[in-house]
Amino acid sequence: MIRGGMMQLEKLIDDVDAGSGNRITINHLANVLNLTKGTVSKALNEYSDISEATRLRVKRKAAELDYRPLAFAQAIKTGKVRSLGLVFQTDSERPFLADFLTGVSQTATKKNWSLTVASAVTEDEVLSTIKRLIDERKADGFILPRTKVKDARIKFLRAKKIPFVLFGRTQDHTDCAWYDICGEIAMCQAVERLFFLGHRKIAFVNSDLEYNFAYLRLKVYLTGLEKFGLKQDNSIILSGVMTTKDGEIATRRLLEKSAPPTAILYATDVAALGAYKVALDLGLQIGKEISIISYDGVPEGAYANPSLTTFKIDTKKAGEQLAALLIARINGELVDLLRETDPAILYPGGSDGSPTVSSKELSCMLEKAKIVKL
Amino acid sequence: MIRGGMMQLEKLIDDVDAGSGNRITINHLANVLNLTKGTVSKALNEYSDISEATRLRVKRKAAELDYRPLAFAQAIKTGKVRSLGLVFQTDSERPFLADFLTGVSQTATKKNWSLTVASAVTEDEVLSTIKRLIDERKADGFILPRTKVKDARIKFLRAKKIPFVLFGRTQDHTDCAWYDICGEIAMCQAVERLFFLGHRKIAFVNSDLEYNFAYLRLKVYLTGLEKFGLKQDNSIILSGVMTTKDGEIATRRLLEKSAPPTAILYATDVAALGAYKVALDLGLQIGKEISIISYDGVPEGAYANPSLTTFKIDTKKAGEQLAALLIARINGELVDLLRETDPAILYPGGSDGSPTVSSKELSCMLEKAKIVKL
DNA sequence: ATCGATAACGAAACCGGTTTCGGCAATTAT
DNA sequence: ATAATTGCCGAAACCGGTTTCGTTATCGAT
Repeated sequence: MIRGGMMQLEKLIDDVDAGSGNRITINHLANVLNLTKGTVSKALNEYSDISEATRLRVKRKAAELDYRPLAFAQAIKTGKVRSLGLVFQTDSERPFLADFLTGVSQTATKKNWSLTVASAVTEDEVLSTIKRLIDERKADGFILPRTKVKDARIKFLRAKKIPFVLFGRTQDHTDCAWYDICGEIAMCQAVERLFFLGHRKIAFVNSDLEYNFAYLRLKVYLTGLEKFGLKQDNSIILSGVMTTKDGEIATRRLLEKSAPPTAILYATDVAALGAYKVALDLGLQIGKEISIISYDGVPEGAYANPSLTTFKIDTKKAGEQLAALLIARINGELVDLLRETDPAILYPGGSDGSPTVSSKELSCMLEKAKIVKL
Repeated sequence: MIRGGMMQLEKLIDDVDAGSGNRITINHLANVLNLTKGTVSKALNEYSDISEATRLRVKRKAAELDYRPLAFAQAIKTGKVRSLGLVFQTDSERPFLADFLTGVSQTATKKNWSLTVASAVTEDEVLSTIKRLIDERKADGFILPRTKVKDARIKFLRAKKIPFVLFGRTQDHTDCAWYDICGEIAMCQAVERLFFLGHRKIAFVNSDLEYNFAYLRLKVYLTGLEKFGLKQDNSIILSGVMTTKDGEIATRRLLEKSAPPTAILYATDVAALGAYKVALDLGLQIGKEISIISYDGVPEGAYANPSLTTFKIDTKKAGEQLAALLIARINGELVDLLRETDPAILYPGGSDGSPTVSSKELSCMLEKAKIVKL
């Protein structure tokens, strides 16, 4: 009858004299108070068949002895472990994960919840990871970062009736709780800004269109063009750009055109940073011969040269809000009350300015640069 | 007898016909197999008083039905929740948290463990957060990132006899399991590289000396100096530099000296990135008039101009190793078998080169630049 | 004075596992 | 052939909570 795998290290003398044991349990509390543990539990959980007097007495004593119930012991009956789930996908760069996690975990901690994190490479893996966390009840609900226009995670969680909250909306967000940054407005502002700086040919380098934020940003970029009477030119609208390397390639492609844009709008900073390499290669001055504006506010942007003009989002706050929303959702709050947005705020840098050369001149410059290089 | 706080949404018809219920429990399994749940449990947990035949039969059926025990239900008896704890401090920049988490969580997932993450601002908060996670048994052990020379977390966890594993060694690491990157060797290589490029006055901008990695890097920087017959000059050794902003200030101070260094070694990329702003301000060409080398391999470094010469560490791998080590530690493996190191690998960039000006000339240049600015 | 309702608590079942202990049958030792 | 051991499994206690149900005392109404 020897136990196989693990070994039990401790289990010292701890329970010899009951009461001085390590953690204080609901039984200790009940003994001290001369009540049964059932009564104590009910008192702590606001049952209506406990007198106000006892409830108070119990709560006071619990606070005094610093009693905190074990979440997993509760879970065995309630099914809830007081833990938020977060599964992120590592297929692309995640510049502000740290801030985001800080936000989530701080709010969770504050409310005595915890945060279970996992990561997966593919979308299928994300789903199976979520499934595992549900099956093993490691989380009561999920924060879904980077929502897609049609999001498999949402479908999955809806079917399983597991609470979740979106970071970013989705196509059909009835019955969804969400927090979002209004990136759309920012994109329109960006077009406006470039227009008044004198740009008339403004390209757009977008992320993968399956992401909802990308979809929205494109939509509002087009709205912006229309608003200022600029005609839509599909040859200078690129999408699917997720990394800095991608951004580099996209930028190069735009500048190789016979009539290159004088300004480029990027859906993300990560993509925009690719432009710096290209500019360096081609001997182009960012902010003068070519203007760029992007979106996110990653720290690298501030240290680029010239610094990146970008719309910054407060990722930490996003994490805080999402945690609070999810906890409320799990506690049964209605989704209609669980929807929030915040704006993105413009941080002007040196990467945009009035065009010093026209599209034609730019094209000539680039042609010469190419020849010199040969 | 109305339940107070929460509301119980579901609890549908699910248990009407036992067996088709949602999750399959150990009882289902036992029924199907015509065994008691005790026997099933023992079979799955490698107890020696179960015949090989039954053990196999049980395991096969368990796999077939995709039975997975609830960690929290096990925990109520065993005290172990199969979860790794990670509490990080947000007082300074954390450029590679995402990679690190990916590593940790992937290994954890692979072994059917999960990862509980929390963050705290101050050191005291870190300790109290760890304490809370222990008290509530949200984690069975902890990964301690960024160890200090004398680390309060280690003292705390030692006293509580909670398993932990260090990312980076500490002064007294007897009875500690750890994973570390040999940053020391890299620092010596860096001095060597700069020496052979022709530098004779090499400054060192270090992180806060309370961190063990900083302590080690300083030590080996000094060893490097000695090895190449360079004398130690305490006026060009700065420490306590944790952010890019700090790095900027430190760099400025070094260059303002009457005999400025021609090369600066930074303990971290985050600090080194500060040098780019200073160089821009002072009209200095990095890689020519001033050389810099640093350590970490953050993505920003590759996109700086010129790109940063740095010793890169594989943060994701670090996470993987640490997770594996901690799980082994929790399972009772001896600490002596749980120690690993990996080297940091040099990624040459354009930020270092042979000095084009001497220390004296550099000083003159900077003096002129200052006057021009006035 | 009797009865029913209600307020407030105790007793015990329960959740899904783990672990102890006891007992039966088969094997081995005497 | 009998006793002692061993192998293997079932029965039941247990973990720390929650929840159901039953019980008692009190109170107001009749």
